[in-house]
Amino acid sequence: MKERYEFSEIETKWQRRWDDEGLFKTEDAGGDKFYLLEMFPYPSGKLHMGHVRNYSIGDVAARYLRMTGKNVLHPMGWDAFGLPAENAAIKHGIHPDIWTREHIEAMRAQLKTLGISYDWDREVSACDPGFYKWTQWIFVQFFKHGLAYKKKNPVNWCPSCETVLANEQVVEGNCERCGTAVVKKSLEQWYLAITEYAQRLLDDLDGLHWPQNVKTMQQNWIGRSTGADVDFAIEGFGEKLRIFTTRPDTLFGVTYMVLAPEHPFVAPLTEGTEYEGDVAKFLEKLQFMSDIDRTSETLDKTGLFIGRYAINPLNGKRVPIFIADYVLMDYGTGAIMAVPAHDVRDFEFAVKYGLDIVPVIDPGPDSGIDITNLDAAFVADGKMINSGRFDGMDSREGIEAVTAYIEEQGYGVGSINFRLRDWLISRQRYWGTPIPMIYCEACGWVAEKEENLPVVLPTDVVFKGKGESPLTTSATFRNTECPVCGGPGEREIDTMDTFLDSSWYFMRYTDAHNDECFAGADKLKHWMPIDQYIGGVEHAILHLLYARFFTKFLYDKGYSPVDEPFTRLLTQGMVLAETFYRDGEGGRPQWYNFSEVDLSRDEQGRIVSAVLKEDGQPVTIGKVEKMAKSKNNGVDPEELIGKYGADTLRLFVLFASPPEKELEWSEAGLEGSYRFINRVWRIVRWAAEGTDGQQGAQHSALDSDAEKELLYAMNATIKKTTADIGTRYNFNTAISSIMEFVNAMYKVREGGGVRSELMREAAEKLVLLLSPFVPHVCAEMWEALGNVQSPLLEAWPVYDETALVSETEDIAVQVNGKLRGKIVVASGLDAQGLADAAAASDEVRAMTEGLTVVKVIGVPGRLVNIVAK
RNA sequence: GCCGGAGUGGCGGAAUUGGCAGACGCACCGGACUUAAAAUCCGGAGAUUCAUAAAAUCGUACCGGUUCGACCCCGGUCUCCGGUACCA
Repeated sequence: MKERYEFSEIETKWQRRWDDEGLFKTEDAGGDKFYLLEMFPYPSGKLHMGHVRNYSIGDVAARYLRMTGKNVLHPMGWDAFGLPAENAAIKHGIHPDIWTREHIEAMRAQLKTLGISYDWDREVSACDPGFYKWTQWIFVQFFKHGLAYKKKNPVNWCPSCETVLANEQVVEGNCERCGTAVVKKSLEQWYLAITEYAQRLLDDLDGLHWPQNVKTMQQNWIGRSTGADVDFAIEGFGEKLRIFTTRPDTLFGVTYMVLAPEHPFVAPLTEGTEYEGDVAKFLEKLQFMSDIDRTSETLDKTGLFIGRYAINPLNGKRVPIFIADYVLMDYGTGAIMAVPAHDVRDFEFAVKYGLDIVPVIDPGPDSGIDITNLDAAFVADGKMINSGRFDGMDSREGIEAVTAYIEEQGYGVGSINFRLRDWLISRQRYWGTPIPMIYCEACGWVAEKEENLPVVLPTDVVFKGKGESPLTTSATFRNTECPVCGGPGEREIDTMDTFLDSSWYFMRYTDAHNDECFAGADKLKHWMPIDQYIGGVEHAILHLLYARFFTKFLYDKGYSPVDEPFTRLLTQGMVLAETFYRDGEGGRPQWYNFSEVDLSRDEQGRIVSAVLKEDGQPVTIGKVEKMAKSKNNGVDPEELIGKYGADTLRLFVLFASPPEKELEWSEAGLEGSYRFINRVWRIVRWAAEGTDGQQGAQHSALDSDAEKELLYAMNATIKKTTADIGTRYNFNTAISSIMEFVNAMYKVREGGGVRSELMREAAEKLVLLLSPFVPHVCAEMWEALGNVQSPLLEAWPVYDETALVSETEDIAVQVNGKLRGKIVVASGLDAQGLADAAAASDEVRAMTEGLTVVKVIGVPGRLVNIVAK
């Protein structure tokens, strides 16, 4: 074993050898299967620290599980369709396909330099026709079963990306990708009927071992509300107005009605009346508002009386009808009953337009609320008043009672509404899976024949970056024949949202080269579901919900053996770093990377100021924020691997924080990890060579205290590391316990008294325990210790319980709950035994001198608490 | 606003079931080695009182409660982070 730890030599050596040996290949049978998956990346061409973290976490689990004898599937692939490739085509004239392939090559190479144990034979790529054939095939199944449809609707349109966005891709009124304000545009688009699955997507969250916050986010997104649909007659109008409410108990408090401006009744109700002009103006104003404008006016609701009245079926009351921007056409029925006394929005609107406020729920005398003179809506429970036959009823019960009553009277029905909308999947883009649909004058929209799939992306396309889908510029793509009647047909020129690719890719890994189907039934049965899925919390709603939806659909149609894809989910935290900035041109902050600044610290190590290395000018110390290009606070993993090695980088990322928490970047911390690996290297080298005379090994007695101590440390470490990796995924504490073990080994080297064979055994255990975290250096040390096969093929160490029991144990002694000292007692005493031992101790007697002992509480293995006066 | 989550030394973080708060690491200080430095090995360290030691007191965002005993459970308050946003 070399004296120095030469990481770059070691890492290239082992990466090459693992590749040559095919060490990470997975067989489709045998053993206890475990499907471990990290979310596949978009091939941007460069790994960032978030990737490093995600894949390091996954690799520790994969290697550990493999050592415990599991048959582990751990694959990797590419979420390879998407806008950046197309933008590159527009800007630099590179074909997206070439751009993407180059970036995949670069990123795969980077992942290999990290030493992640992927079975590359199963690599998949969303832009590969062999893959998107099956994305199209699944789409066709959706169509065949009536769950894919085309519909004209006002949709979210990003004027900068020139594409339609799903609701999920609109973040606070802006385009998720470029931040441009989103506008509404009416277009004919393809949808998938995810709402058909709303209830099941909600119910089945219960059985998943997912972080609670992710479950809650999905619950809120699906947004189930129970209530009632109620029909209101409109004076002088033939049809009834149906509204949805979650508060039937407040029906007697309705003082006006509101229709969404787009509601189909608006035109017939106002046609030819004096209100028609104003309504038209109102609608026009809304049309030109982007979503952001509309929501920024949240506090100022605007509406318009349309000159008509509705009749409350319960009390016959005549109430005015409004249109207003705060009622949405695509939720419920697009119309509401307004109860200003008990709804925050209705209250605000009523105050603004001087409408009646009639209380029907009494908060009770203790509430301090004057119900006859409300200054805000009262939305909590109470007793029903002004509600005829329901007076005096608790409002909770009232919901059911009123619903039952309106059903009985034929005024309406109980109903359930979901916030979830159908998934808009059309994109006016080139670099995505073509939607395999053909329009025929005679047959309408028909699916391409399955045997003709994939519908391949044409290459004769012009990327202008403006106007409609680039596919329209292809001379060959659009015109085809109708698969049903053989007449002329026109292909759909939009492509699919890339979230469709990621909604099923995990199934493809089980059988990545199958030409007959998206994955063989036997392979799916063997591997699915994914036992552990790991990725960023930013996918909590979109990706994870869509993937569940796809899996349920495929399950229902008999193509998937499971109806939930991800049994366990770990959402890793973000990687954060300090930010430094100063005012640049135009008052915009100019951000600096911390390698560009010099920091000065106070005596306690706090950063007090920072100056730019370049010119010595001071910069402002910003907040700790997510690593981002725009903040110039990112670090390049490739550079760090060159400087410290992949093992050091992996170790730091795993040690600095538990996986699900945020991780604060620290180069000093990274150096600490590097030092630790070196420290391990030296002690293992010492143990391997056994030549350092200091230990006096040959002369020591068997079972000396030093040996017992070392054995205790070794077994305790195995126990703790196993629990931390295997059951808790707490890699940071696993590493710290291994560090303690290393410290114990150094103590032995210093103090002697341990036979060299035992020292060697300790070193071997250490290398195995550490190998999932830092695989390269461990492979090297393992070989130096005289072993032939890779640590990955060795069995995970098992601890010896007997080494963990000692004859005596330290027991803390408390008096009235305060720590006063310690006593040494025989191991395994029960509560009474501990109390007796304490009573027998002179030391304890001294503590309680002058006091009367009232009670003694013993906690086996831990402490004795003496309650005394 | 609503829904989640979190607040522990100078810093990242431990404390797994209500039982010795601060493991492990970073930064810092000291010692050994060295001509010297780096590296390495060993050691120190929550705060306050005290010249030091011994010792005591305080201490897990804040206020209160339950308990022999609370970072942990309960009630209230504050702050930060994340999600969501007119969903009737």
